[in-house]
Amino acid sequence: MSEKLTIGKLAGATGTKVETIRYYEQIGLLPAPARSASNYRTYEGTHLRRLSFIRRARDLGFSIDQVRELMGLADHRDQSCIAVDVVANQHRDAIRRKIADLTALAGELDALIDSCSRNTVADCRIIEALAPSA
Amino acid sequence: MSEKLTIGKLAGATGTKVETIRYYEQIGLLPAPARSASNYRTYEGTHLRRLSFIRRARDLGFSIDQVRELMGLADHRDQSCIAVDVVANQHRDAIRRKIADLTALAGELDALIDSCSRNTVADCRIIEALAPSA
DNA sequence: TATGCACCCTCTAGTCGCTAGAGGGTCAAG
DNA sequence: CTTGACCCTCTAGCGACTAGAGGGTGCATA
Repeated sequence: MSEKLTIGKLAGATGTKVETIRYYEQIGLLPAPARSASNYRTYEGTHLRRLSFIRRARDLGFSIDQVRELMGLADHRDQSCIAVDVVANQHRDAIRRKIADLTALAGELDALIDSCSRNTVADCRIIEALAPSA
Repeated sequence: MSEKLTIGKLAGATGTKVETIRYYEQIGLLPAPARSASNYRTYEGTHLRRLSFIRRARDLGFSIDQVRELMGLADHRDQSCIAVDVVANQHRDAIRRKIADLTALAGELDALIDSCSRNTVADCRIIEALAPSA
């Protein structure tokens, strides 16, 4: 049905910027489409589906390399999806670790901010905490 | 006492890489030290204190620009430290927002991973969830 | 004294995932 | 036939480093 999209239409349909699409083509994430007589990129349904996949995975925080891996796995429909599960789990674990790190950080900052007497810089506990004990 | 550090000693003392110290000098975050006859950087106590401040602030997740701002504020010891408080608060809030974003993401990934039947890719819910509904 | 090795120097380019800009060409509506 | 929105390529920039090439220096040891 809806074949032959310009890069702008594809961008609109997937919530991606035009420049980003060209970038994905450049790094080999999205296959290069055919060109019109005037050298415009002409995308098909396959591109739309592939880019949607990419966007969704990126929105979930997967790296470009992970997206590449997931797409490679998705293309072998007869194989086990345990490898897919592994990638997703690794990513989820990395996010959980990052959350833990940031939570610890926020706690430290809370303590720092609470200790601020809001007087002069000379006796500011925040500056003091950042400076060495000397 | 312990004056005249080579870049390597300073790196060791602050837990910073040598290249990073040179980078901080290049971007004007750490003042350029004197040079020895053989063109080696020779650091003093002031550099050690300043770099320690930078490291601590960076470890707490402040951006280079924020570190620059904090150091500028710290240098005016007679002024109010409310500006310091503001920078710290902005940063803390940004971190809290990032934690919220990542938590939502981790939840989505949990749901995705739970739905995986661990069969073939063809009926893998993870791939399905990434692909468009078509 | 020679040699080796750890350290230092500068300069450049790479990382990640885009984003922005210059300097053009194309297409469709009014 | 002009205007404005779109398209093209190529290059450089972001943040915060990191890595490498290609060279010089300083000290200990054989």
